[in-house]
Amino acid sequence: MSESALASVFGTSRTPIREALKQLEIEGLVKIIPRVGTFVTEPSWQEIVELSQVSEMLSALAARLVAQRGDDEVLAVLERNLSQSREAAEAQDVQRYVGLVREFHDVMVRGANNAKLLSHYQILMNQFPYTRLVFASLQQPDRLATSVDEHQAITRAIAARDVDAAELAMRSHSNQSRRALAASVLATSELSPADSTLKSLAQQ
Amino acid sequence: MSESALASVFGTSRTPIREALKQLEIEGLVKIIPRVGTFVTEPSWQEIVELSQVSEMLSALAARLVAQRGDDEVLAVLERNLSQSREAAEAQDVQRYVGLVREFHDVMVRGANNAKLLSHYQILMNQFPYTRLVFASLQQPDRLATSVDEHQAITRAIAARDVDAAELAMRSHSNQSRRALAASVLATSELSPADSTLKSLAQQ
DNA sequence: CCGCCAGAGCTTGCATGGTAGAAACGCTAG
DNA sequence: CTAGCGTTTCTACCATGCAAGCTCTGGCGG
Repeated sequence: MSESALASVFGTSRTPIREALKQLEIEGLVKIIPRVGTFVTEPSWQEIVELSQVSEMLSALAARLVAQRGDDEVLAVLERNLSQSREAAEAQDVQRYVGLVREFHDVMVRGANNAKLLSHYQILMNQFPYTRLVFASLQQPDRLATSVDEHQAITRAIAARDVDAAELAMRSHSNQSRRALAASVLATSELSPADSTLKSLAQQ
Repeated sequence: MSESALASVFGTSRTPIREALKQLEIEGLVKIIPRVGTFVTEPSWQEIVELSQVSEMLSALAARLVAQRGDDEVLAVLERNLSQSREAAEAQDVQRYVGLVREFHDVMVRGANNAKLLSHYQILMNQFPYTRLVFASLQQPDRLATSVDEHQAITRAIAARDVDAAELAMRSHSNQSRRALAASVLATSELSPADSTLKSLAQQ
């Protein structure tokens, strides 16, 4: 879709559209090819591996900072989310669980009280289809239950103000999720071209 | 300086200038206030703390990935940089050492072979006056020598393909640097308003 | 002397027209 | 039927003019 077309749709001129697209390009969501057009980018598996590696570190930092701050309010929200997640898991309500997972990480990153961390994390998250990937990873047997357990471990470490344990728990959780995702994708192999980079997901 | 003035300087129209400024705003280098003007942002101590926390994690990931890949070429560059750094440190050539430190981290992040990590790291680094801060941290007695030792520890861990050791060494280095910086700033107290956030630099 | 208000001079935001370049289509020649 | 070339049509790019809003200053009234 061209700038002019988007301008018509939004009832504005091309200039604000251009600026918005430019921003989206910087965030890695679209790719602008000069004199040709603007296209939404489908992240390759290589990119998904890269994104998951970076987001693991940022999540870990978030967990560490939340534990360090020890804000009771944040902790309360996390524990409420945890019990809701447990309900959803027992009811096998994957749809709802995916939403709660997103909220869990969102609360964590916001609770870290670090604006730079938040913005970089959000840019990362916008780049890969989070919901779809989490949904895929939850196709693994028992993943729902173990995922809840991992969230609980993180929350416990935070409640205990144990920064190292919080970070480790979060990183363990990221790794388990990544492995579950890789297993699901390899199993269904929906559109996987026997990509060697895919195995990097399962590695480590 | 206004858009029109910049346009005159660069001999172009306001449009490309606007786009460039917009990008710089997203990267956090300038702040655009609608109908008022565009201003370069001086990072507060709060922001420097935040930036250092995030960059510590990204550097740690870089070190881990470099160790994991075990690219001999990258390792060779690091070792060359290390010996040059030792020379500069022995000669008390702070100016040259600062440049080598920058190169060391640059090679590390590029050697990680992770495009997302690289771009986020660069955006972070552009936001705080790296050279000035490193220079300040090196004012601490013996910091030059210990800094070299820390770089050596990182390089050794990478040479041994020990991912955990590489990450730990890098994080330790980041923390030591941060502490040295805090000590220097508190000592000179050039423009520090007895800021409580400054102490967060020294913490942990 | 102090406070307030109006207006001029800035600023960025937005709309629009013309331009250069890339791609796709169709025609023509082999 | 196919390959190559020219033309048309699409795209993003850039320049420019106009509009809206903020700031600062000068003058006026209390």
